[in-house]
Amino acid sequence: MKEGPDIAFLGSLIGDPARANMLTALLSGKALTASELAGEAGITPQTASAHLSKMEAAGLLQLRKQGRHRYFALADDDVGSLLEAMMGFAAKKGHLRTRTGPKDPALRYSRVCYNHLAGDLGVRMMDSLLAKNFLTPETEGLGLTGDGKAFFEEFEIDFEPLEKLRRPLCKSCLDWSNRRSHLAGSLGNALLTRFYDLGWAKRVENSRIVAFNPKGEKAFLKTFPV
Amino acid sequence: MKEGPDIAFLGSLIGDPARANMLTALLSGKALTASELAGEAGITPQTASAHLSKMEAAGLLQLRKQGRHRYFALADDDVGSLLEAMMGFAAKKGHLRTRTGPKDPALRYSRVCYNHLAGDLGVRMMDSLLAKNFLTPETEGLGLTGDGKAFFEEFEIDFEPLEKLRRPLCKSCLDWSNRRSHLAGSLGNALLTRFYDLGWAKRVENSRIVAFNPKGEKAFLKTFPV
DNA sequence: TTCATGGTTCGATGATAAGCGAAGTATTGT
DNA sequence: ACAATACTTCGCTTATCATCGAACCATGAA
Repeated sequence: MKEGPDIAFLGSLIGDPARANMLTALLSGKALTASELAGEAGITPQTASAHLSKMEAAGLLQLRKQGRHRYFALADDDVGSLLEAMMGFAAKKGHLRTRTGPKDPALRYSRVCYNHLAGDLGVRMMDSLLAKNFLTPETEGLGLTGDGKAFFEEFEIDFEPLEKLRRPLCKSCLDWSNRRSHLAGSLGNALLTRFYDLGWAKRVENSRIVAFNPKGEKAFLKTFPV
Repeated sequence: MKEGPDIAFLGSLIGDPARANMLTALLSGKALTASELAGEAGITPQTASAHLSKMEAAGLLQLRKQGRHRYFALADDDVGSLLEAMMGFAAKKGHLRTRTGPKDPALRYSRVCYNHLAGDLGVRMMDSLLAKNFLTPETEGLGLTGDGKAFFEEFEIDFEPLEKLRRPLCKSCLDWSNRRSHLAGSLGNALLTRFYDLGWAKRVENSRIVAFNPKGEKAFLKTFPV
């Protein structure tokens, strides 16, 4: 209770890439589970757990236990404002990052975020779906259009089981690797498993990387043009 | 030019104790030389140099070369505001620091800051001088009272050479180890050398630590009571 | 010129902490 | 009861980066 400047502590807390990714993901205002945040940051749950408890102890995060889930959210508006301020400042100065984010650059290209596709490909898919008007931004989350439903049925997504779930069908999720949104929710989940089933891609063992094979990648790019 | 969240970079920049100390020292608005900042942070000039160039490259600091000195100041008001915001936030949350500041805990007790006494003892001296009305806070810096002048002459400080110098006589200097001010300026300098001459203390080789011997410390505490 | 001072660059060392695997604790579902 | 899921704790490895010593450059003083 006696010591150097506390802004150093605060800065170092935000200064870690993994933590910063989680924080920016939480800037949406939603509460996310520990595993979701781990996915968002591209790290394993254990590591995420350590980060999260640190941030909670520091008063940056607020924890709500619910069943076997632990939902984390920004502690209060002050945290959000501070993060916004820092982002604004960084943007103004046009900081070119040098430090490497989490591990693998392949993670930036395509990875799982919890249970759906994230990374460059995830963002591309989202952009494509929005551009073709298959999805529309709505007040709370995302909406599925008629054309969209047709498109996904053509793609052999089975909507029946999805609609029974309590989880929202479409949800947008901020991507740490390029600060844009990709598709989450049960639809995002279903699409990813469909990619697996089609043999386009598969999970790399012990990693969040989603490895597309050459023809899978080609097909993907054709299916979701920019 | 493609990467993770820039707030991580910014945070890590501010997150280092040494850099944070320099930044808070610069919050006074004054421009300080590289060596002064090194003293302020309790690190060697080489290390400070590395930190300073990093911060300048990141757009946090502004550099003005003048003769063989390099004066650093906060780049603009935005930097100041951001630091203020972070300090306010940290204060509100009452962060208790865990990370150790620069090296040695003895540094926190008494060390040289450029050419004058800093650390707990430096702050104590300043407090004492203010309480006894030997120094007074003025609009720009510190003022020496009549009583003060008498006191220092009693203490055998020779004012003649000091008044010829271009450097200000009294100057307050923010102390990183406890966020309070100590006495800088040529008077601060003169006092420190007087302590050496009196045999109260001496510099530890290759360190910024000012080691008081037992009787020197006792005399010091008596001379500058709280 | 020579010396001193303010700063920087380089190389090596060391401490801190991020990350993961493996094993453990809860809680929910069947 | 059993199994599966969500998350944590522990121990270890690895990388990063702050720090310092030593040597080097530049400016100013004698």
